[in-house]
Order: sequence, then C-alpha cells, then structure tokens
Amino acid sequence: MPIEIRLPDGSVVEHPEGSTGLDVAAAIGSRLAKAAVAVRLDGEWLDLSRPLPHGGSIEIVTENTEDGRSVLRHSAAHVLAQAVLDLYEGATFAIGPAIADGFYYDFKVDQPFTPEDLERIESRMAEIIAADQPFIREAMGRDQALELFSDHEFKREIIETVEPGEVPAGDEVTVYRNNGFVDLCRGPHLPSTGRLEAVKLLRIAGAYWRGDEANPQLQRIYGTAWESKKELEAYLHRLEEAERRDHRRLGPELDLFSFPKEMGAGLVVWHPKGGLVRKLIEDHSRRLHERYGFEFVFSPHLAKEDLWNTSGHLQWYAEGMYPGMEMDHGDAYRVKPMNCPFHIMIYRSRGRSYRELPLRLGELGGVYRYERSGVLHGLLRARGFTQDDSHTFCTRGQLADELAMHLDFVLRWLKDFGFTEFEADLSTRPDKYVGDPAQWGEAEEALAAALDRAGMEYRVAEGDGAFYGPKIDVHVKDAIGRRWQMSTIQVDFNLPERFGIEYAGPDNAPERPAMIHCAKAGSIERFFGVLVEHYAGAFPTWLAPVQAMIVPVADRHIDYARSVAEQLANAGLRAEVDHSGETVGEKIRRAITAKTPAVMVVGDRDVEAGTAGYRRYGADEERRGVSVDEIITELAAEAQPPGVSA
RNA sequence: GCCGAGGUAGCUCAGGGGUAGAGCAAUUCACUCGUAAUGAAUAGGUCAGGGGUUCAAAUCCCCUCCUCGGCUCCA
Repeated sequence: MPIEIRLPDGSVVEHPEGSTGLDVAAAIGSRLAKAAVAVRLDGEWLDLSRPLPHGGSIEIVTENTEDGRSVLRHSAAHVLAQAVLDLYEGATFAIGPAIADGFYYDFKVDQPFTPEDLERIESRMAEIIAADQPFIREAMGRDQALELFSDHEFKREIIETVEPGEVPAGDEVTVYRNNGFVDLCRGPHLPSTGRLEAVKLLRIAGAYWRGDEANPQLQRIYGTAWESKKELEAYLHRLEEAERRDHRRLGPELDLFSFPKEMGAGLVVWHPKGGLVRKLIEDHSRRLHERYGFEFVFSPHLAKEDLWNTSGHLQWYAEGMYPGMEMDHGDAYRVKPMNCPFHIMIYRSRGRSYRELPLRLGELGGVYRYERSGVLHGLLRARGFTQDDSHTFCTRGQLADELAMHLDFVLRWLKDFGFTEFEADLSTRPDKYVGDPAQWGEAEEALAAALDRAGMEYRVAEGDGAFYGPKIDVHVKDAIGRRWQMSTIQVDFNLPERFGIEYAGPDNAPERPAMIHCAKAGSIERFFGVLVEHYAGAFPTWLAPVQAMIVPVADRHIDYARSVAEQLANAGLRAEVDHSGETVGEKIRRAITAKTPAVMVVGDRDVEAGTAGYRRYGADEERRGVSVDEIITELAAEAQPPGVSA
C-alpha cells in the first residue's frame, strides 16, 4: 500500500511502501538528494536510508542548514570515536554530541592525548572517511545493549539511566554500526562516512563526566565539520578574525590596560588611553541614569561580616567572596562582592514614605569576587570589577512600570554602543534559593510581563536565577555574531525582608518595598572588553581616545599642525600632533595602526590655505586640501555622545 | 580547583646541559619627506620565582606563581 507524503510546499505525493527519505528527495530532484543528510517525518528525525514507517509531513534536511550540519557533525563525532578506539588500546568513550560550529567526544584513556595524537587520530579519521563505511542503524533491548557495551562503563551508565520517554520505542535503544565500530546513539546519521567532506580536529581539553567535578575527568577532543572545504575554511577564518579582535591582545597593543603579574590574577590596571575611554563610558552611564531618574550614591569596599550574614551572602554566596579580615575588637570584615546591602543601608537611614517611591539609587561600585583561577579571562572575567549597579525600591504596585522602565533603559544603553540585536533570558528559581516560592512566582510573572510589554522575545532559563530572585539577562550579538551577556534586571522580595525595610503607606501602615537590582553594562570592565572586540579596537569617534592625529609633512609644518590641534581642542575634540622625526608614510601608518578615526596631514599648501589632507579610518583614500573648519564640523558632530545634541 | 599546553628583551618568537639570539618596538645620529614601514648605530635579560641534580642548568627534576584551551560558575 502506498504512503502519502506531504511536502513542505503543501503538495502531497505518493510513494510505495518501504520508500526511504532518500527516495522522496530523489523524486524531487537529484541535487536535493545529493545535499540531503536526513529527514524529519512529522517532526521525527529519520536516517535518509531508513524506510519511512508511515505517511506524513516530510522535511528533507540538507547539509547546508544548521540542522543538517549537526547531523554531519554528529557523524563526524562517531568517526572520531571510531578512530580513537582503533588506535588506543583500552580506551573507552563517553558522549560525543554536535555543538555550535563543531562537535566533541569524551574519552577515558590511560595517557592524556598530546597534539601529536591529534594528528594521528585525524589521519585515521581520513582513512575511515575514505573507506566510505555505511552507518547502519539497529534497535535492541536494553539488556542486549548492556551486553554489547559490557566493556564501556559510560555507555552502560547512559543505557541504565535513559528515561523511557527519551526512547520512542519504549524499552528499546538504538545503536549505529559502521564497519566494526558500534556506538549507542539516537541518530540520525549520514548514510555513510564518505559524506564527510571537511573535518578538522581542533583541540584537546579535560572535561568531567557529566560536567560534575565529583566524577572522573575525561579527555575531550574538539573538532569541527562542514559541508564543504570552503565552509570549513570560512569557519577557520572566523576563528582567526575572533583572535584578531581579542581584547586581551588589543588592550596592551592599543595601550588601554594591562594585567600586571605582580598584582595577581584577574586584576587590571587602566592606562591613560583606556582610562579615558572608560571615563567616557562611565560619563554616559551617569548621564543616562540621571535621565531615567536615578540618584547617585557611594559605598565602601568592605563591611562587617554581620552585614553579609543578614543579606544572606555568607550563606549563599560565600564561595564567591574573599575571606574575612580581622579588624578592631575581633570583628571580621569582608570585601564586597555586590553593592546591594549598602544601598539598603541608605534606604534604611531614615523613615520612608510611599510618596518618595520609587527610590532609585545608582552607583559605579567596585566589587571583588573570588573566581577560580581556571575561569579568569581578561576583562571578561576578572576578580575585581565595577558594576554600573542600581537598586530601585518601589511598591508592589509600581513594580510592572518600573521593570518596563528598566528594560527600556537597558536597551537604550546597549543601542547607544552600537548593538542592534538583543536576546533575553528569563531565569527562574534555582535549587539554592531564599524566600517564598509564591513571591518568586509573582516576581517571575512581573519580569515576563515587562518583556512582553517591550515586545521582546525571550527564552526561559529554568533554575538560572540569582539566589535572591529571578532575573532578565539581556544578551547582544556583536559585529561578528557572537552572543555576550551584558545587562541584568533582577526582582528581589527577599533582601527587603531580610533587612526588614519598610515605608509608611497612605494609611500610615508599614509596608515592605520590592527591590530591583539592575546592571546596564553588567560590569564596566566586561562591557569594555566586549566593546573592544565588537569594534575590533576601532572605537567610534565619540569614544576614541585620540580622535584626530595631525601629521606635519616636514618639521617646518609643526607650528601650523599645533595651531590646527588647538582649533580642534577648542571644538572639544581630542587631537594630537605627531612631531616625531619619522617619514610621512610612517607617521600615517602609526596613526592607522592605533585605529585613530581621522588623520590630518598638513604641508606647505595647507599652511597657506588653512586646509589639511583628510584620511578617515577604514577609507581607502584621503581627500586633499579640505578646510580645517569643515573637518572640525564633521568630527564634532560624530564626537557627541549618543542622545546628546551639540 | 581539576585536565592539558605554555612562561626566554616592551611585543612576536628561535635556542633544549658548556659565552643569551632574531624581527618589530625603544634611544641616538643623519635624512625634512604629501598618504600604510628612510638608513645607520646603540641600549635593553636574575631565561616567571624558589629549591634540587651536575664540574657546569634557560635547558633535567620538584614546588609555587602567572598565562592559554576546556570542565564548572557567572557580570
């Protein structure tokens, strides 16, 4: 009896019973059949070579889509495991999924892999791919699978812990064989290993079984796979591009900041140029905070341990905090990992009325968190950093409007720095939490409502909230498509409770305010690091430490160069004169290498005419004889911070 | 913290038991130049730090610190 297959365009075709996904694809076109890697029938993944079990809506998954690539990568992971098991006696394998841009496989081996091993494994993989071994799917009972993988402890553990719901056929699991190799796997896979066009192993890393430090540590091999050599090359090129933008390289190169070893890991010093850019960022932060109705406060770097007991930090966050310091009268003090308790102290310094709510307190507060040595990563993960932190105290009734305002603020802030794509995560109650679950629910709903009001799509991250409350995290996509977490907005009913803060309501009865924690940049350091990578070190004019470099052609033009610099300075622009003894070409090269937005070359003709040769960063050619006034007008317009008129 | 790879001049890196090297940067001198590198000379090092083996250690061994790629966590 033929089966009816509905194609994505809505048309229905008939195929004889026993037809495979490949048959369906081939009937549509030979090119489609060639590009196909798997099919989805009513949403269920099937191998291309598997007879379709029933009719339904079909989707041919091709190799040039993200879904298609993940099939490809998953098959590549199998080949990797096959190669490793071939080459290393006694090796056993754990899991090997496709991930963004690639795949990995975890192994337990007697000796850790070396870079030379990687080459050896890669050549073995090439042989397996050249042999074009078919992947053959086989379903079997759990007992049989346990028997099959009797030598492989991790596979046995997976089989034993598979949830019944994860396996469509109840108590069955599936394995895929190619040649002598067999792996437990849900599939789907490519028809054969020969379909792997472009595979490359990238690096070796340690990884714990199931990501838990209590479990044995395995050896992980990362690789990448693409549908063509060309795509692989493009990917490797993207990796190089990311490396070129690395803020840890650009920071010292552009003389912005450094991490002197003498100070300790994760601690940064800002050089004058970096300090200037940072100040401009902070100025903008203050400007927007004021515009959105925040007031500025300041608080100390440490406080008595008691305060951190009351706040719950010592109970819930102790491992992120530095140890106590003994001070007067045996009191221990702790360096602050967060600013919130201090802002509560300010709230609590006198009686509060409902009439003064919402009370919005902001601070660029330096905090210190003990990050484990292995996770430090330049400015993106430091041990000392500055939060553009705020705490808003409001009534329950004000919460929805306040959250909407905070979200608006955050998006304004991010747009001002050139980010245009945003994604939000709504993180809900974690396992370790304080407070009443009903209040958590209320807070989570309020956050979701704010996202809906802003028309933002979001993903729910179950259990990712802070210990004191749920939160919205806003992520941005940078210039090369990477996703960074920036801002966070958190609702908190708990700290007000713990500190017992109140306000007098209209009927003079004491009420408890709600609190909103919000960091717009997140950490200024991290934000700065992301900006460096986003702009590849070439800051827009309003943030550039030097906005114009003036290059005299010969020494006799230095006086004129200085007078031009003065004109620019009078217009509020940051200009420098390069009076070094280098050639014109070299001085220009230096200015471009420093990513200066504008280079102005001045020679005899310019001295006479009041002009300059004008070269913009990124432009291929310069313009000669441009009037200095015209240049000043153009640069001064660009130099205005976003939302500030000249 | 754990697994792996590293740390040699300001930067990028060579050298692997027997006198510390290169390119770029820096300094000085000459050149005064019209849009991405003028030439020459000079200076610069507890070879991350400490301990050990050795007649002799940058080199081999141990410990510590720091960096990088991951695991985990987060801003």
